[in-house]
Order: sequence, then C-alpha cells, then structure tokens
Amino acid sequence: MARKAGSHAETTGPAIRDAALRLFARSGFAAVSMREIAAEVGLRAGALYLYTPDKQTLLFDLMHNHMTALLAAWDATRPAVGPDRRLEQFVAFHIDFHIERPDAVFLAYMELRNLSPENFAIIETQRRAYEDCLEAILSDGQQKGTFTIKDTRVTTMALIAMLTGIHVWYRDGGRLTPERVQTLYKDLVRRTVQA
Amino acid sequence: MARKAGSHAETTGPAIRDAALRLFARSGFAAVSMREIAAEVGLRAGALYLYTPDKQTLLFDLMHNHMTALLAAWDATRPAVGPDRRLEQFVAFHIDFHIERPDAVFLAYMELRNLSPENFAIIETQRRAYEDCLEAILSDGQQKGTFTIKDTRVTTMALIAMLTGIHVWYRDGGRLTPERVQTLYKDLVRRTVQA
DNA sequence: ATTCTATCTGAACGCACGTTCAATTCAATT
DNA sequence: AATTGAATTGAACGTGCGTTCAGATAGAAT
Repeated sequence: MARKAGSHAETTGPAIRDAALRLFARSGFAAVSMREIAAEVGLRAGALYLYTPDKQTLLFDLMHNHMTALLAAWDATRPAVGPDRRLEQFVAFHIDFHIERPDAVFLAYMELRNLSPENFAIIETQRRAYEDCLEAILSDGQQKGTFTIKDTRVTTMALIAMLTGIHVWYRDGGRLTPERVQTLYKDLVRRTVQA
Repeated sequence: MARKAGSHAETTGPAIRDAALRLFARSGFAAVSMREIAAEVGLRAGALYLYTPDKQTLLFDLMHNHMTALLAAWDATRPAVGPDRRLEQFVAFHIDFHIERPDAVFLAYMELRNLSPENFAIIETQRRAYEDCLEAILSDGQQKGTFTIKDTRVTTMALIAMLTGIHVWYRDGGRLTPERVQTLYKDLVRRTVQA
C-alpha cells in the first residue's frame, strides 16, 4: 500500500541524509560510523538500511545531490548580458551557493577519495561540467576582447580555487558579511581577467 | 651503545615515513592501516612501533616536518628588493616548493581533521605563520603604494587558495612545465594586486 | 665461539566496524 | 478488537583495526 502523506518514512530519509552530511563534513567519511549517524536521528544502525543500501551509496548520494543542484541552479540563472556582467554573476552565484551549504561543499571537495571508482567518475564529470561553465564565460570574454587571458584553462582553475577557498576562512557572523565577500571577490576576479 | 653510521635504523625510520606519506596521500589517513605501511617497507606491523609511538604521531610528524621545512625554506630566501619583486619571489617559491612535494601538500591540506586537538593547534599556528609571510608582502606593497588592495587578509587567503589549488590539476609531464605555471601565476597574482 | 643488543616477528588482545535478519513494535485499516 | 504490514530493534556475523609483548633473529663486539 502506498504511504500516506506525512508518514514517518517521508521525513526519516532526509533526516538521515542531513545527519550524515553534518557528521561526514565534521569528522570525515571514514571516521563516522553508521551507529553514530543512526544515533543522531534516534535510530539504531540496522534501521538505516531501510533508507540506503550501504554507507558508500549514502556518501555518493550526498555528493551527487549537491553537484546536481549546483549545476541545475547555474543553468537556471538568466544569463546576464556581456562577459563582464556574466562573470560577476558567476562569482555572486558561486559565493551564495557555497556559503549556504558549507557542509556539502566540504564533502564535495574532501571526500572524492572515498568514492568507489564508478561513483568518482560521475562526480568528476559533474565537477568538470561546472568548471566548464566558468571557462565558457572566460573564453567568450577573451574572444570579444572584454578580457585579456593568457591561458583560459589555468585561469579557470585558479579562479575556481580562489572562490572555493572561501570556505576555509568564511564563518557566518564573522568580520565580513556575505555581501562584502561578494564585492571583494568580484573585484579580485575582475582584475584577474581585465583587458 | 651508539648506532654506527649506515646501520639499519638510520634508513628504516625515513623509509617508513616515506611510505606512510605516500599511502596517506593516496588513500587518506583513516583508510591506511599500520599493516599496509609496514608491508610497503618489508616489515610487520609491530616493527613500526620501534620508530613511532603510534599512528597519530606518525601523521603529525609528517605534517609538522612539512610545515617546518616550508617556513624554514621561505625564511632562507634572500628577500628581493621591493614588494613587486618580493611577491614574484613568493609565487615562484610557493609553486616550486609545492610542485616538488605533492604528497606532503595533499596531507597538509586534507588531514587536519585527523590530528588530535593539540597537534592540530600546532599545525594551524604554522599555517597561519605562512599566510602571514604573504600578508606581510601585501601590506608592505599597499603601504608603499606599489599595490592597491581593498582587504589585505581576504586577498592573502584568496591568493594562497589560488596558488595551493595548483595541486588539484598540475601533473608532472603534463601540458605545462613548472616554469610556464610560474609565469602564468605570477601574472595572475600581479594583476590581483596591481595599483 | 660466545655474548650482547638492537631489530623484528607472530600471535594475541580488546574493540569497533558495516551489514544482516528473525523477532518485535506500532500505527493505520478493517 | 482484530488484522495487517511497514518500521524498527537487538543480537549476531565476520572482519580488520591499533597496539602490545614474549620470544626469535642476526650482526657486531669480545
């Protein structure tokens, strides 16, 4: 029989994922046991297997959901006109998205090694697709003469590293507001590519 | 009695550290067993405890040695004259040092979570000291009017992230020589701070 | 040849892990 | 009140972990 709306299973699955995300981000995939995750949502370890086939799949789902949401959210932006403004838009988008999901960002960048080879290949493809979103903007600006870039690929990787590195030091309620961070990084990025 | 030069113990210790570094970098601290490390140098697990008190100390020593060597090497540079050239020197130094030690760099950035709190504090202090080396150059150049920087700390973190991110994509024998990488990043960094 | 000592092994310890599953609980349906 | 079936438990499985240590080994010193 189909589950009724509001049944337990419709909230337990996500709660497990939330707990796993938080714990994996805090201590690392290998250091968190299924018993810990279960305890976090008030269950015993065995019950988790009602919601995930195994621990590896739990990790993959978290990373895959994150990357899929990231790519979908960027696809859903209305492209600003001109490489200049499109690049600004990318910076703002990236910082917003990442500041709102520090745990998922941490996972996506730290736990690649703990994925099975097949799962790794999938996530790696998505990561590459995201890099290509930025590279497309740079190439476009380069072609139009808006930007002056010596090596598009290297600049792409440098900017992605710079932007993603925010998670190393940014803290909610710290010295800088998200808006200030955006302003500062828009400036840094603009300088890096300016003609 | 003091060991003679060339005795086994004077080469086994470093060999164990080399093997541990390689394996930790490849698979992560938690995923590598003492038995694996021992096998890599032709020993059984028990013998490792002649050379390290425990696995945690083995990890800490690797990270601490790396950070200490990094800071000492930078201190040993003859300071170039002027913020402009000093910054170029820092970029060249950082890229050189990191390209030569990809495993140690990987460890130092990925395994902080697996350090005990006391050990973490020590490494974190060293990391901060290294960041301060770059920040000092930026502040100096800002004061002298050589650079135009809106937020010195943020720019420092952005540049460190950009430079360290090289390890994500750089491979020996790849498309770019280390010299070419240095040239490209010197240019990116110069643009980021230029007046 | 014997002693000595640093080095190393092999077995064991207790523990925690991911995962399975028969038995139980519990809420919704009849 | 009885029935049903999904949700959950609790115990167990086999495995591998970090670490210890009594005993074996082997190379240098006497």
